[in-house]
Amino acid sequence: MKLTRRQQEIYQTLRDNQERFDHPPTYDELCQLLGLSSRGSLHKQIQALIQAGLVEPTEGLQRGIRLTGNDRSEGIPFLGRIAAGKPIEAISQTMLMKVPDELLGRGACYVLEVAGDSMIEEGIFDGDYVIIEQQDRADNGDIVVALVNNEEVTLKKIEQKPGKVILYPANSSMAAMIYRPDEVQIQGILKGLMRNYR
Amino acid sequence: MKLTRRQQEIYQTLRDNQERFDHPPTYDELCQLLGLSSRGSLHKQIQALIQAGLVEPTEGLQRGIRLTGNDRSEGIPFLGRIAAGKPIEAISQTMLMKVPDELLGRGACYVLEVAGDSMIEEGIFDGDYVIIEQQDRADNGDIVVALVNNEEVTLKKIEQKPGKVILYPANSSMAAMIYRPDEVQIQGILKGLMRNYR
DNA sequence: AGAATAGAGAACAACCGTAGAACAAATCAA
DNA sequence: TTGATTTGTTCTACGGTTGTTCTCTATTCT
Repeated sequence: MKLTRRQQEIYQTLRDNQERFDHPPTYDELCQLLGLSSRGSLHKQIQALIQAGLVEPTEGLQRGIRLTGNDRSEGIPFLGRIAAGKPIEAISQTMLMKVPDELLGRGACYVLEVAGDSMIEEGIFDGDYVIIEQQDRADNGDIVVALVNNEEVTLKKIEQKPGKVILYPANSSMAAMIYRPDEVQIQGILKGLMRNYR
Repeated sequence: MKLTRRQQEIYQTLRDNQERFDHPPTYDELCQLLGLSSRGSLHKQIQALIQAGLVEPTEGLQRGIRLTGNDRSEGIPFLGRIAAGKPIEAISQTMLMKVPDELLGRGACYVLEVAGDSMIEEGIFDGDYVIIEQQDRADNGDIVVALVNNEEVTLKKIEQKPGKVILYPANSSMAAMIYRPDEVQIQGILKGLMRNYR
Protein backbone atom coordinates (compact mmCIF):
# COMPACT_ATOMS: atom_id res chain seq x y z
CA MET A 1 0.00 0.00 0.00
CA LYS A 2 1.33 3.37 -0.92
CA LEU A 3 0.98 6.41 1.28
CA THR A 4 0.33 9.90 0.08
CA ARG A 5 2.59 12.69 1.17
CA ARG A 6 0.20 13.93 3.81
CA GLN A 7 -0.32 10.44 5.16
CA GLN A 8 3.40 9.98 5.67
CA GLU A 9 3.53 13.33 7.35
CA ILE A 10 0.74 12.38 9.73
CA TYR A 11 2.31 9.03 10.47
CA GLN A 12 5.58 10.72 11.27
CA THR A 13 3.85 13.13 13.62
CA LEU A 14 2.18 10.22 15.35
CA ARG A 15 5.47 8.49 15.93
CA ASP A 16 7.18 11.64 17.12
CA ASN A 17 4.50 12.32 19.68
CA GLN A 18 3.86 8.79 20.74
CA GLU A 19 5.51 9.21 24.09
CA ARG A 20 4.06 12.60 24.81
CA PHE A 21 0.73 11.04 25.62
CA ASP A 22 0.29 8.99 28.73
CA HIS A 23 -2.79 7.49 27.15
CA PRO A 24 -3.72 7.17 23.55
CA PRO A 25 -4.77 10.58 22.26
CA THR A 26 -8.20 11.44 20.99
CA TYR A 27 -8.93 12.52 17.49
CA ASP A 28 -9.48 16.04 18.73
CA GLU A 29 -6.09 16.12 20.36
CA LEU A 30 -4.48 14.85 17.21
CA CYS A 31 -6.33 17.40 15.13
CA GLN A 32 -4.95 20.15 17.27
CA LEU A 33 -1.50 18.66 17.01
CA LEU A 34 -1.73 18.51 13.23
CA GLY A 35 -3.45 21.81 12.75
CA LEU A 36 -6.68 20.30 11.53
CA SER A 37 -10.06 21.45 12.59
CA SER A 38 -12.18 18.51 11.54
CA ARG A 39 -12.18 15.12 13.12
CA GLY A 40 -13.70 13.69 9.99
CA SER A 41 -10.75 14.69 7.86
CA LEU A 42 -8.31 13.12 10.24
CA HIS A 43 -10.40 10.00 10.41
CA LYS A 44 -10.10 9.48 6.70
CA GLN A 45 -6.33 9.69 6.87
CA ILE A 46 -6.11 7.41 9.86
CA GLN A 47 -8.15 4.83 8.01
CA ALA A 48 -5.56 4.87 5.27
CA LEU A 49 -2.84 4.23 7.84
CA ILE A 50 -4.82 1.37 9.31
CA GLN A 51 -5.24 -0.02 5.85
CA ALA A 52 -1.50 0.16 5.40
CA GLY A 53 -1.01 -1.70 8.67
CA LEU A 54 0.89 1.08 10.34
CA VAL A 55 -1.69 1.77 13.00
CA GLU A 56 -3.70 -0.49 15.22
CA PRO A 57 -7.43 0.16 15.06
CA THR A 58 -9.43 0.44 18.22
CA GLU A 59 -12.04 -2.16 18.84
CA GLY A 60 -15.20 -0.46 20.03
CA LEU A 61 -13.38 1.27 22.82
CA GLN A 62 -13.30 4.95 23.03
CA ARG A 63 -10.02 6.79 23.22
CA GLY A 64 -8.80 3.69 21.57
CA ILE A 65 -5.25 3.06 20.68
CA ARG A 66 -4.24 4.87 17.60
CA LEU A 67 -0.68 5.42 16.63
CA THR A 68 1.10 2.28 17.70
CA GLY A 69 2.94 1.04 14.72
CA ASN A 70 4.60 -2.30 14.51
CA ASP A 71 7.59 -1.59 16.59
CA ARG A 72 8.66 -3.80 19.38
CA SER A 73 7.08 -1.93 22.24
CA GLU A 74 3.73 -3.49 21.49
CA GLY A 75 5.07 -6.97 21.07
CA ILE A 76 6.39 -9.08 18.25
CA PRO A 77 4.31 -10.90 15.66
CA PHE A 78 2.90 -14.31 16.40
CA LEU A 79 3.07 -16.18 13.11
CA GLY A 80 1.48 -19.53 13.82
CA ARG A 81 2.35 -23.11 14.66
CA ILE A 82 5.42 -25.00 13.63
CA ALA A 83 5.46 -28.75 13.42
CA ALA A 84 8.10 -31.08 12.18
CA GLY A 85 7.27 -31.92 8.62
CA LYS A 86 4.70 -29.34 7.72
CA PRO A 87 4.77 -25.75 6.60
CA ILE A 88 3.97 -23.18 9.18
CA GLU A 89 0.25 -22.80 9.64
CA ALA A 90 0.09 -19.14 9.02
CA ILE A 91 -2.39 -17.20 11.08
CA SER A 92 -4.69 -14.91 9.21
CA GLN A 93 -4.39 -11.75 11.22
CA THR A 94 -1.11 -10.54 12.57
CA MET A 95 -1.30 -10.95 16.31
CA LEU A 96 1.20 -9.21 18.48
CA MET A 97 2.57 -10.90 21.55
CA LYS A 98 4.35 -9.15 24.34
CA VAL A 99 7.66 -10.71 25.13
CA PRO A 100 10.17 -9.74 27.82
CA ASP A 101 13.19 -7.95 26.46
CA GLU A 102 15.43 -10.59 27.99
CA LEU A 103 14.18 -13.19 25.54
CA LEU A 104 14.63 -11.12 22.42
CA GLY A 105 17.51 -11.19 20.06
CA ARG A 106 18.97 -8.12 18.50
CA GLY A 107 17.38 -8.44 15.11
CA ALA A 108 13.85 -9.04 13.90
CA CYS A 109 12.02 -11.60 15.98
CA TYR A 110 8.77 -13.49 15.87
CA VAL A 111 6.91 -16.09 17.87
CA LEU A 112 5.85 -19.59 16.89
CA GLU A 113 3.85 -22.17 18.76
CA VAL A 114 5.46 -25.58 18.85
CA ALA A 115 3.44 -28.55 17.67
CA GLY A 116 4.70 -32.01 18.45
CA ASP A 117 7.32 -33.51 20.69
CA SER A 118 10.32 -33.64 18.42
CA MET A 119 12.41 -31.43 20.72
CA ILE A 120 11.19 -32.81 24.00
CA GLU A 121 14.64 -33.71 25.29
CA GLU A 122 15.70 -30.12 24.92
CA GLY A 123 12.82 -29.09 27.14
CA ILE A 124 10.70 -27.84 24.26
CA PHE A 125 7.21 -29.26 24.59
CA ASP A 126 4.08 -29.35 22.52
CA GLY A 127 2.29 -26.05 22.95
CA ASP A 128 5.34 -24.06 24.00
CA TYR A 129 5.99 -20.70 22.42
CA VAL A 130 9.41 -20.11 20.91
CA ILE A 131 10.96 -16.77 20.10
CA ILE A 132 12.86 -16.88 16.83
CA GLU A 133 15.33 -14.34 15.58
CA GLN A 134 15.29 -14.03 11.83
CA GLN A 135 18.63 -14.87 10.25
CA ASP A 136 19.97 -17.14 7.55
CA ARG A 137 22.99 -18.68 9.19
CA ALA A 138 23.64 -20.52 12.41
CA ASP A 139 26.44 -22.06 14.42
CA ASN A 140 26.64 -25.78 14.94
CA GLY A 141 24.52 -26.76 17.88
CA ASP A 142 22.06 -23.94 17.48
CA ILE A 143 18.39 -24.77 17.37
CA VAL A 144 17.01 -23.38 14.15
CA VAL A 145 13.88 -22.98 12.11
CA ALA A 146 14.83 -24.60 8.84
CA LEU A 147 13.03 -24.80 5.53
CA VAL A 148 13.73 -28.15 3.89
CA ASN A 149 13.29 -28.68 0.17
CA ASN A 150 11.22 -25.52 0.03
CA GLU A 151 8.40 -27.51 1.56
CA GLU A 152 8.72 -28.43 5.18
CA VAL A 153 9.56 -26.19 8.08
CA THR A 154 10.98 -27.75 11.20
CA LEU A 155 12.52 -26.79 14.50
CA LYS A 156 15.70 -28.79 14.97
CA LYS A 157 19.23 -28.68 16.27
CA ILE A 158 21.62 -28.13 13.39
CA GLU A 159 25.05 -29.34 12.54
CA GLN A 160 26.71 -28.13 9.37
CA LYS A 161 29.60 -30.15 7.95
CA PRO A 162 31.33 -29.77 4.63
CA GLY A 163 28.89 -31.08 2.07
CA LYS A 164 26.06 -32.00 4.40
CA VAL A 165 23.69 -30.60 6.93
CA ILE A 166 22.34 -32.71 9.78
CA LEU A 167 19.13 -31.85 11.58
CA TYR A 168 18.88 -33.54 14.96
CA PRO A 169 15.59 -33.89 16.72
CA ALA A 170 15.79 -34.08 20.49
CA ASN A 171 13.67 -37.16 20.84
CA SER A 172 15.30 -40.57 20.98
CA SER A 173 12.42 -42.13 19.09
CA MET A 174 13.13 -39.99 16.05
CA ALA A 175 16.07 -40.14 13.70
CA ALA A 176 18.37 -37.38 12.57
CA MET A 177 17.99 -36.24 9.01
CA ILE A 178 20.86 -35.59 6.65
CA TYR A 179 20.58 -33.21 3.72
CA ARG A 180 22.68 -31.51 1.13
CA PRO A 181 23.41 -27.88 2.05
CA ASP A 182 21.30 -26.60 -0.83
CA GLU A 183 18.29 -28.49 0.45
CA VAL A 184 18.21 -26.67 3.77
CA GLN A 185 17.54 -23.01 4.25
CA ILE A 186 17.88 -21.50 7.70
CA GLN A 187 15.09 -19.08 8.53
CA GLY A 188 15.88 -18.18 12.09
CA ILE A 189 17.44 -19.35 15.30
CA LEU A 190 15.91 -20.03 18.68
CA LYS A 191 16.36 -17.22 21.17
CA GLY A 192 13.79 -17.81 23.85
CA LEU A 193 10.97 -19.99 25.06
CA MET A 194 7.77 -19.44 26.97
CA ARG A 195 5.43 -22.00 28.47
CA ASN A 196 2.03 -21.67 29.99
CA TYR A 197 0.86 -23.92 32.82
CA ARG A 198 -2.85 -23.95 33.47
CA MET B 1 -7.81 -5.32 30.31
CA LYS B 2 -7.47 -1.75 29.35
CA LEU B 3 -8.35 1.14 31.60
CA THR B 4 -9.94 4.35 30.57
CA ARG B 5 -8.24 7.57 31.39
CA ARG B 6 -10.41 8.26 34.39
CA GLN B 7 -9.92 4.78 35.71
CA GLN B 8 -6.17 5.18 35.62
CA GLU B 9 -6.54 8.52 37.29
CA ILE B 10 -8.61 7.01 40.05
CA TYR B 11 -6.21 4.14 40.48
CA GLN B 12 -3.33 6.56 40.76
CA THR B 13 -5.17 8.56 43.37
CA LEU B 14 -5.77 5.38 45.31
CA ARG B 15 -2.10 4.54 45.29
CA ASP B 16 -1.04 8.03 46.19
CA ASN B 17 -3.34 8.17 49.17
CA GLN B 18 -2.91 4.64 50.31
CA GLU B 19 -0.77 5.63 53.26
CA ARG B 20 -2.87 8.57 54.30
CA PHE B 21 -5.55 6.32 55.67
CA ASP B 22 -4.97 4.21 58.72
CA HIS B 23 -7.87 2.03 57.66
CA PRO B 24 -9.10 1.52 54.16
CA PRO B 25 -11.16 4.51 53.13
CA THR B 26 -14.89 4.45 52.59
CA TYR B 27 -16.51 5.22 49.28
CA ASP B 28 -17.67 8.56 50.62
CA GLU B 29 -14.14 9.52 51.61
CA LEU B 30 -12.87 8.53 48.19
CA CYS B 31 -15.65 10.46 46.51
CA GLN B 32 -14.61 13.56 48.35
CA LEU B 33 -11.00 12.92 47.44
CA LEU B 34 -11.86 12.54 43.78
CA GLY B 35 -14.39 15.30 43.62
CA LEU B 36 -17.31 13.00 43.02
CA SER B 37 -20.67 13.38 44.64
CA SER B 38 -22.15 9.98 43.96
CA ARG B 39 -21.06 6.75 45.55
CA GLY B 40 -22.68 4.86 42.72
CA SER B 41 -20.45 6.50 40.15
CA LEU B 42 -17.35 5.62 42.08
CA HIS B 43 -18.56 2.10 42.57
CA LYS B 44 -18.78 1.54 38.85
CA GLN B 45 -15.21 2.73 38.36
CA ILE B 46 -13.93 0.62 41.23
CA GLN B 47 -15.59 -2.41 39.68
CA ALA B 48 -13.59 -1.80 36.55
CA LEU B 49 -10.39 -1.73 38.60
CA ILE B 50 -11.37 -4.96 40.31
CA GLN B 51 -12.05 -6.47 36.92
CA ALA B 52 -8.57 -5.43 35.87
CA GLY B 53 -7.15 -7.09 38.95
CA LEU B 54 -5.72 -3.91 40.36
CA VAL B 55 -7.93 -3.76 43.43
CA GLU B 56 -8.92 -6.41 45.90
CA PRO B 57 -12.67 -6.68 46.34
CA THR B 58 -14.06 -6.73 49.85
CA GLU B 59 -15.96 -9.80 50.84
CA GLY B 60 -18.99 -8.78 52.82
CA LEU B 61 -17.01 -6.58 55.12
CA GLN B 62 -17.77 -2.97 55.39
CA ARG B 63 -15.09 -0.36 55.10
CA GLY B 64 -13.57 -3.26 53.33
CA ILE B 65 -10.12 -3.25 51.94
CA ARG B 66 -10.04 -1.39 48.72
CA LEU B 67 -6.96 -0.17 47.03
CA THR B 68 -4.28 -2.77 47.53
CA GLY B 69 -3.89 -4.81 44.42
CA ASN B 70 -1.19 -6.10 42.23
CA ASP B 71 -0.03 -3.74 39.58
CA ARG B 72 1.92 -5.67 37.02
CA SER B 73 2.21 -3.02 34.41
CA GLU B 74 5.78 -2.40 35.54
CA GLY B 75 6.52 -6.09 35.78
CA ILE B 76 6.47 -8.58 38.61
CA PRO B 77 9.16 -9.00 41.26
CA PHE B 78 12.14 -11.23 40.60
CA LEU B 79 12.88 -12.80 43.96
CA GLY B 80 15.99 -14.86 43.35
CA ARG B 81 17.10 -18.41 42.71
CA ILE B 82 15.37 -21.54 43.87
CA ALA B 83 17.27 -24.76 44.27
CA ALA B 84 16.20 -28.06 45.67
CA GLY B 85 17.33 -28.19 49.24
CA LYS B 86 18.19 -24.61 49.96
CA PRO B 87 16.25 -21.52 50.92
CA ILE B 88 15.64 -19.04 48.19
CA GLU B 89 18.64 -16.86 47.67
CA ALA B 90 16.89 -13.61 48.18
CA ILE B 91 18.06 -10.79 46.03
CA SER B 92 18.90 -7.60 47.82
CA GLN B 93 16.85 -5.17 45.84
CA THR B 94 13.49 -6.03 44.38
CA MET B 95 13.94 -6.22 40.66
CA LEU B 96 10.92 -6.05 38.42
CA MET B 97 10.70 -8.27 35.41
CA LYS B 98 8.29 -7.80 32.55
CA VAL B 99 6.33 -10.91 31.76
CA PRO B 100 3.74 -11.55 29.04
CA ASP B 101 0.21 -11.48 30.33
CA GLU B 102 -0.36 -14.96 28.98
CA LEU B 103 2.00 -16.44 31.53
CA LEU B 104 0.52 -14.75 34.56
CA GLY B 105 -1.98 -16.11 37.00
CA ARG B 106 -4.80 -14.10 38.37
CA GLY B 107 -3.32 -13.40 41.78
CA ALA B 108 0.01 -12.09 42.97
CA CYS B 109 2.90 -13.48 40.99
CA TYR B 110 6.67 -13.45 41.15
CA VAL B 111 9.62 -14.83 39.23
CA LEU B 112 12.30 -17.27 40.35
CA GLU B 113 15.35 -18.56 38.58
CA VAL B 114 15.70 -22.30 38.68
CA ALA B 115 18.93 -23.79 39.96
CA GLY B 116 19.63 -27.44 39.37
CA ASP B 117 18.17 -30.18 37.27
CA SER B 118 15.59 -31.68 39.59
CA MET B 119 12.70 -30.96 37.21
CA ILE B 120 14.49 -31.69 33.99
CA GLU B 121 11.99 -34.28 32.78
CA GLU B 122 9.25 -31.70 32.97
CA GLY B 123 11.24 -29.46 30.69
CA ILE B 124 12.41 -27.16 33.46
CA PHE B 125 16.12 -26.64 33.14
CA ASP B 126 18.86 -25.03 35.17
CA GLY B 127 18.72 -21.30 34.56
CA ASP B 128 15.09 -21.18 33.46
CA TYR B 129 12.81 -18.54 34.89
CA VAL B 130 9.55 -19.71 36.40
CA ILE B 131 6.50 -17.58 37.08
CA ILE B 132 4.88 -18.48 40.39
CA GLU B 133 1.45 -17.47 41.55
CA GLN B 134 1.29 -16.99 45.27
CA GLN B 135 -1.18 -19.33 46.97
CA ASP B 136 -1.18 -21.79 49.81
CA ARG B 137 -2.98 -24.75 48.30
CA ALA B 138 -2.61 -26.81 45.18
CA ASP B 139 -4.21 -29.66 43.29
CA ASN B 140 -2.49 -32.98 42.97
CA GLY B 141 -0.13 -32.92 40.03
CA ASP B 142 0.56 -29.21 40.24
CA ILE B 143 4.14 -28.09 40.32
CA VAL B 144 4.58 -26.03 43.44
CA VAL B 145 7.05 -23.99 45.41
CA ALA B 146 7.02 -25.67 48.79
CA LEU B 147 8.65 -24.75 52.07
CA VAL B 148 9.72 -27.90 53.89
CA ASN B 149 10.36 -27.91 57.65
CA ASN B 150 10.53 -24.15 57.56
CA GLU B 151 13.98 -24.51 56.09
CA GLU B 152 14.19 -25.68 52.55
CA VAL B 153 12.35 -24.35 49.54
CA THR B 154 11.96 -26.58 46.51
CA LEU B 155 10.18 -26.70 43.19
CA LYS B 156 8.45 -30.06 42.86
CA LYS B 157 5.37 -31.80 41.64
CA ILE B 158 3.03 -32.38 44.54
CA GLU B 159 0.66 -35.13 45.53
CA GLN B 160 -1.39 -34.73 48.67
CA LYS B 161 -2.86 -37.84 50.28
CA PRO B 162 -4.56 -38.17 53.63
CA GLY B 163 -1.83 -37.94 56.22
CA LYS B 164 1.07 -37.44 53.85
CA VAL B 165 2.44 -35.19 51.18
CA ILE B 166 4.70 -36.48 48.42
CA LEU B 167 7.04 -34.23 46.49
CA TYR B 168 8.14 -35.74 43.21
CA PRO B 169 11.18 -34.48 41.38
CA ALA B 170 11.12 -34.93 37.62
CA ASN B 171 14.50 -36.54 37.39
CA SER B 172 14.83 -40.28 37.48
CA SER B 173 18.10 -40.06 39.37
CA MET B 174 16.39 -38.41 42.31
CA ALA B 175 13.92 -39.91 44.74
CA ALA B 176 10.52 -38.63 45.78
CA MET B 177 10.24 -37.28 49.29
CA ILE B 178 7.40 -38.06 51.66
CA TYR B 179 6.42 -35.68 54.46
CA ARG B 180 3.71 -35.12 57.00
CA PRO B 181 1.27 -32.43 55.92
CA ASP B 182 2.38 -30.10 58.69
CA GLU B 183 5.96 -30.28 57.45
CA VAL B 184 5.13 -28.87 54.02
CA GLN B 185 3.84 -25.41 53.33
CA ILE B 186 2.82 -24.48 49.82
CA GLN B 187 4.00 -21.05 48.81
CA GLY B 188 2.89 -20.87 45.22
CA ILE B 189 2.20 -22.83 42.09
CA LEU B 190 3.88 -22.80 38.72
CA LYS B 191 2.09 -20.74 36.09
CA GLY B 192 4.65 -20.07 33.43
CA LEU B 193 8.19 -20.57 32.27
CA MET B 194 10.70 -18.56 30.29
CA ARG B 195 14.02 -19.65 28.89
CA ASN B 196 16.79 -17.72 27.31
CA TYR B 197 19.03 -19.19 24.61
CA ARG B 198 22.29 -17.37 24.02
C1' DA C 1 -11.17 19.27 -17.84
C1' DG C 2 -10.93 15.28 -14.93
C1' DA C 3 -9.06 12.70 -11.19
C1' DA C 4 -6.86 12.40 -6.92
C1' DT C 5 -5.97 14.54 -2.50
C1' DA C 6 -7.24 17.48 1.65
C1' DG C 7 -9.99 19.65 4.56
C1' DA C 8 -14.43 21.63 6.79
C1' DG C 9 -18.47 20.83 8.96
C1' DA C 10 -22.89 18.59 10.13
C1' DA C 11 -25.13 14.72 11.93
C1' DC C 12 -25.28 10.39 14.35
C1' DA C 13 -24.33 6.47 17.50
C1' DA C 14 -21.65 4.50 20.96
C1' DC C 15 -19.17 5.35 24.97
C1' DC C 16 -17.91 7.50 29.30
C1' DG C 17 -18.52 9.80 33.50
C1' DT C 18 -21.66 11.36 36.75
C1' DA C 19 -25.80 12.11 39.71
C1' DG C 20 -29.22 10.41 42.40
C1' DA C 21 -32.71 7.32 44.21
C1' DA C 22 -33.59 3.09 46.35
C1' DC C 23 -32.17 -0.95 48.78
C1' DA C 24 -29.51 -4.34 51.70
C1' DA C 25 -25.89 -5.39 54.65
C1' DA C 26 -22.80 -3.96 58.19
C1' DT C 27 -21.91 -1.05 62.07
C1' DC C 28 -22.85 1.76 65.85
C1' DA C 29 -25.51 3.76 69.82
C1' DA C 30 -28.37 3.30 73.50
C1' DT D 1 -31.40 -6.51 71.63
C1' DT D 2 -33.25 -2.91 69.11
C1' DG D 3 -33.25 0.97 66.31
C1' DA D 4 -30.66 4.51 63.89
C1' DT D 5 -26.83 5.38 60.99
C1' DT D 6 -23.29 4.38 58.00
C1' DT D 7 -21.62 1.96 54.08
C1' DG D 8 -21.66 -0.92 49.90
C1' DT D 9 -24.51 -2.19 45.93
C1' DT D 10 -27.84 -1.85 42.15
C1' DC D 11 -30.44 0.64 38.90
C1' DT D 12 -31.98 4.45 35.93
C1' DA D 13 -31.19 8.58 33.66
C1' DC D 14 -28.71 12.51 31.59
C1' DG D 15 -25.18 15.18 29.31
C1' DG D 16 -20.69 15.53 27.33
C1' DT D 17 -17.05 13.29 24.74
C1' DT D 18 -15.42 10.60 21.06
C1' DG D 19 -15.39 7.78 16.85
C1' DT D 20 -17.67 7.33 12.53
C1' DT D 21 -20.12 8.56 8.35
C1' DC D 22 -21.60 11.69 5.10
C1' DT D 23 -21.71 15.70 1.96
C1' DC D 24 -19.56 19.60 0.16
C1' DT D 25 -15.65 22.60 -1.21
C1' DA D 26 -10.83 23.78 -2.33
C1' DT D 27 -6.40 22.58 -4.12
C1' DT D 28 -3.05 20.09 -6.78
C1' DC D 29 -1.53 17.14 -10.45
C1' DT D 30 -1.70 14.72 -14.93
